[in-house]
Amino acid sequence: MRHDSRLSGVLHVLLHMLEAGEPITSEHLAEMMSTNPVVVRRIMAGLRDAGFVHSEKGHGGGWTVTCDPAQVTLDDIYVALGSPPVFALGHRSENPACLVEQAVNASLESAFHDAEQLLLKRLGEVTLAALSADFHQRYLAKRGTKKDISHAV
Amino acid sequence: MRHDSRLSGVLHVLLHMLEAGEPITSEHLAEMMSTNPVVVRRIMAGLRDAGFVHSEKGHGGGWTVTCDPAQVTLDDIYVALGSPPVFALGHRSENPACLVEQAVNASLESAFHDAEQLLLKRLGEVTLAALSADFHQRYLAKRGTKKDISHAV
DNA sequence: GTCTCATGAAACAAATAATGTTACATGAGA
DNA sequence: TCTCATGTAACATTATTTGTTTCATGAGAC
Repeated sequence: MRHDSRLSGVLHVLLHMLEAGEPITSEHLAEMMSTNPVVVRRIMAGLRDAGFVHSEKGHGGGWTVTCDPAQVTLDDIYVALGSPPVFALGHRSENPACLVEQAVNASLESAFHDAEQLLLKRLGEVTLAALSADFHQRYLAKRGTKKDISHAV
Repeated sequence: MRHDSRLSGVLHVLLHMLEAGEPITSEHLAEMMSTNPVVVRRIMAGLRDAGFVHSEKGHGGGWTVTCDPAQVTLDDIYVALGSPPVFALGHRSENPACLVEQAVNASLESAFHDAEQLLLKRLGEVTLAALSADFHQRYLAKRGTKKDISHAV
């Protein structure tokens, strides 16, 4: 696989859950993400442990959002996923004896650190509510021109 | 493999090449990077095409730096490598029909774009000469306390 | 001229990580 | 008690980076 798409996927279904207002099963969420229910449970496990969502077994069970969308940011979701590595680029050797490589690593480290800080800062500025609002704006813009949004929200 | 470490590796050997002042063979460079000569040639191919280094066949052949280290930045090297993907995180679907996912992608895209811009800007601020200077500083700091740097520069 | 050293490049193998899949246990409600 | 749905472990698949083998080519030494 190319890259980690869990953050993208989980945000997608989180917004759908907010729209639904009732529990959605892993199977239904999996359809939205074009994947497997087990993958959904695996991804959602972190959010459940963080208290952002709740899962219920049995009839009428499934997943519901249990946090205030206006208080939870994309960074919070990222952390709930276990703060996966951001970069596809890295050092060849973590603790090199060679001073040349130490200098190279230090310089790269600094640049990558700053970029990561900015990324997380940006993610921390966007709440789930803001994302949802953006979606509603897109929805209104399309209303009338296209029939509906996908997944039958 | 964990991540793309070509940038880290190639910067490492570039600095060694600057120190050496004479052609270094792929085999020797491979030793420094703890890898295979073929891997070295593969990585260096981009830099050669960009005109940053030159390769010579036969006896006394090998690789030499043909650019002004004070004029070439880490970003230039990154581009010469083919501008490999920076992030390990990505979208689940590139062109989703779902408006929710479009909103999610747009928001993430924005954050990641800004972070990448910052990263490349930082890399563009560091020249090979600056990296080399940093190494020499480290070398002087260690001088006397340790016997020598690695790879017998 | 021939031999050796070195790069150039293609083809293939190994290692790694994300994702997909199967299987079974557990608990909630009809 | 039966069905639905999650929880989890184990294994398969796929993509990508890196490592390896192999052969061709050219430059210099002898």
